[in-house]
Amino acid sequence: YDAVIECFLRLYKKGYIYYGKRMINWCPKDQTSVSDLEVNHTSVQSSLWYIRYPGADGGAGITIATQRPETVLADVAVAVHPEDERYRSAVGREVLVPIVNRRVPVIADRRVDPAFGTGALKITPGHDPLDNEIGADHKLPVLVILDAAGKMTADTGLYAGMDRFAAREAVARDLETAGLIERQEPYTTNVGLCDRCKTVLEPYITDQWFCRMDELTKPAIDVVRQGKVRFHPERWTKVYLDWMENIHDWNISRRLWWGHRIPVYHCAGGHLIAAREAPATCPECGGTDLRQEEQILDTWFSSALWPFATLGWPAQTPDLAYFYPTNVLVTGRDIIFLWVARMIMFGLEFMGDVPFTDVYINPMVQNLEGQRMSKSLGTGLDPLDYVEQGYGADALRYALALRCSQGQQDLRFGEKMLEDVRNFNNKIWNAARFVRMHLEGFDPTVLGPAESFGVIDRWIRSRYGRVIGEVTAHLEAYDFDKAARALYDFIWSEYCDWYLELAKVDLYRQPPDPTRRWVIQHTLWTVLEGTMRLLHPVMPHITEEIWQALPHRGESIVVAPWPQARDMAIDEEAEGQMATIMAVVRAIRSLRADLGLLSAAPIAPVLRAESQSRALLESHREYVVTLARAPGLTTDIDGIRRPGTVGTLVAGVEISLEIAEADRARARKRLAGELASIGIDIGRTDSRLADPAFVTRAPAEVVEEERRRIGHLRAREHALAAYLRALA
RNA sequence: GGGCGCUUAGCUCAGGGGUAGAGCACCAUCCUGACGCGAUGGGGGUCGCAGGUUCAAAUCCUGCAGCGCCCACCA
Repeated sequence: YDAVIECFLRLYKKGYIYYGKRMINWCPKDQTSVSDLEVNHTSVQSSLWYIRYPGADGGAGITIATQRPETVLADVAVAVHPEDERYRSAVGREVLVPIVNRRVPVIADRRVDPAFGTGALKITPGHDPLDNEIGADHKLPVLVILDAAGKMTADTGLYAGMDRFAAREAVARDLETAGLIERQEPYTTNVGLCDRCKTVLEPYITDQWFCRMDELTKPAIDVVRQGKVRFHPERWTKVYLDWMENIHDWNISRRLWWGHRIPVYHCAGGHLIAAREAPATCPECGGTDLRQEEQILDTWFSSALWPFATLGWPAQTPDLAYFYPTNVLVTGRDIIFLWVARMIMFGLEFMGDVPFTDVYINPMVQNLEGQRMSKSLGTGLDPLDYVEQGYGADALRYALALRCSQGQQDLRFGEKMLEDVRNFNNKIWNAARFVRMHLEGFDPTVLGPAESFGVIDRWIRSRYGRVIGEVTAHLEAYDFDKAARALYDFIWSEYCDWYLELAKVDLYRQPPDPTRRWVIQHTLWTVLEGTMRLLHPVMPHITEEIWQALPHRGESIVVAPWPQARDMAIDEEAEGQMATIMAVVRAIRSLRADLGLLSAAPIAPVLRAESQSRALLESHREYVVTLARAPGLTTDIDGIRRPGTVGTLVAGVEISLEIAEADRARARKRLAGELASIGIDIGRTDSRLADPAFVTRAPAEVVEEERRRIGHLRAREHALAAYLRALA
């Protein structure tokens, strides 16, 4: 409260706040003003009435077009464009306003669009913003025929007390009877609805408080132009600047019950005194008849102070000194003007500095049908419902992070997405359980046997190092979805699907190998512990829980240091070797599945590769055997391409498998299918290599890559064809 | 009337000049000592439409259409 009053008084003192009768958006139901930003424009079917205004002295009249016949009663002029030939002679003469038979002048004004309707506009300064301006410029009187509730005033005779819409019909009918309606045509128009109660708003003149925007916007525009405040995604910068550059003064008074009452006192002598406490007498006239302004401040006026008022302002607190300016504001696009812009203006005005340096605009959450969340539509989603349904706060947070890509302005959300994440949660939890189970006797602070990481360990460490870099970069770029996705893929598809399975080979080895065991433990722990720290911002609870159960340093994962990519070197060699191992495992699995062999069937694939790969596969035989479930695996090349075998070629490794007579048909089918797809591929890409333009104009490395690719395909085609012949 | 976003597999979405990806759903198999909220293998898309640029376009450019949003005092 102190902050709000202080802020108002300072602005008042600087002359930024002024008071007076102004035309504003008025809600006849709530009986308050509504700022331009809180008006919802919707188009409605209405009519356009063409009404004839007879010449005052019996001369030719003028026909105007209007959507609001009831306001005819408040007309004070008819306006035409100064260069409109049709009405040249009419300007300066007078016409009679129908029904009330008031003589009003025909004036000329450039703001009249000659192309609309008849080119003649009735001027009603009491009930239309444009008319109000034109009326003021032409020094025309302001007549008012509607009261605050939207009913016809007492001096409207027959119409007194009628609701504005009933009056519209009544007046139109009476004009019709009088023969003054030339025609009535259907018309689609825009009306403003009250954001709060959906009532059609009325342009209305009342006592209002305004805040001047000219001086406040200048610095607020500059800081954004200069990049001192940045929007993410960047395109919102333009939206912000466009609004700021075309801003109108801010109507800050409301006639509602709940809010900060404007700290200004009206003296019976007509003076205004802005003060924190009620003064005893008026400083100007000494009068003692003082009463405080009844109106309250727009809620966004106080919200604008949020970045510093919450830190203790106007007191100079340690929090204020330490935290202001803050760095990131995360919010929705719907309040860029209402809130963000005003925080920037007030921050600069009262603190002399920006309130934050970065504004992250998140997508708006919708339901799966693309409807906005809304209480009245029943499309609202209550986060707590999902939490209580057992998905957990982590799942909700992570699911939202996963889907808040920067390009999107909306985010469709459904329960399925929570299921996906819940499953991921479960996966992490169980992986952690597995690791903990095998961490018995492991102490990361005690040096183990000489660090002799194998290919599989070097591979996962290298991959982990890359993930640290990726996640860090994504978070810094506000790409929360990419960060979340990178972790999802790494944890599930690499750490769990591959490393954990490979680790089992060493952990369950008989007799045990203490060195390998230590290396595996160390690696499992290193990667899991670090991954939890990376995941923590988007999954705070489960990561803390797991982290606490692992050997660690420090009290809480919240304050644990962020993993550094430089601590985990990229190992291209191990990644390349692991790629070969993985390709071979996958190929064997695929062969077996396509041949319909049960996993219990003891298969004995034979591998052929050049010496380097062969040595790699031989030294990692156990891993391949276990993951591919191929106990009889050999590298005895005599078994290659023999009659009655099926095979394939991946990553330079040929895999051959002897099959039973009964499986030959399926084997032939598989080979034929693969050959067909290779044929399509070569056919398509061959033409590329055959195209001289491609070979000469495309970058050498692209051409080289293409040659390599075709080479591999040819080799594979050759091998597959040989197997197919052997099976014929 | 201006401005912005979106349009890619049944669904929700990534990708963003070198010949299409994920999750879910679907099909088949497994049931293995972290996890069936699981594992393995697979099927599925002329990347909204029409032009243009380029050796090469889902990707860049120009139009158009549909959906959505935001600004705006044409009665």
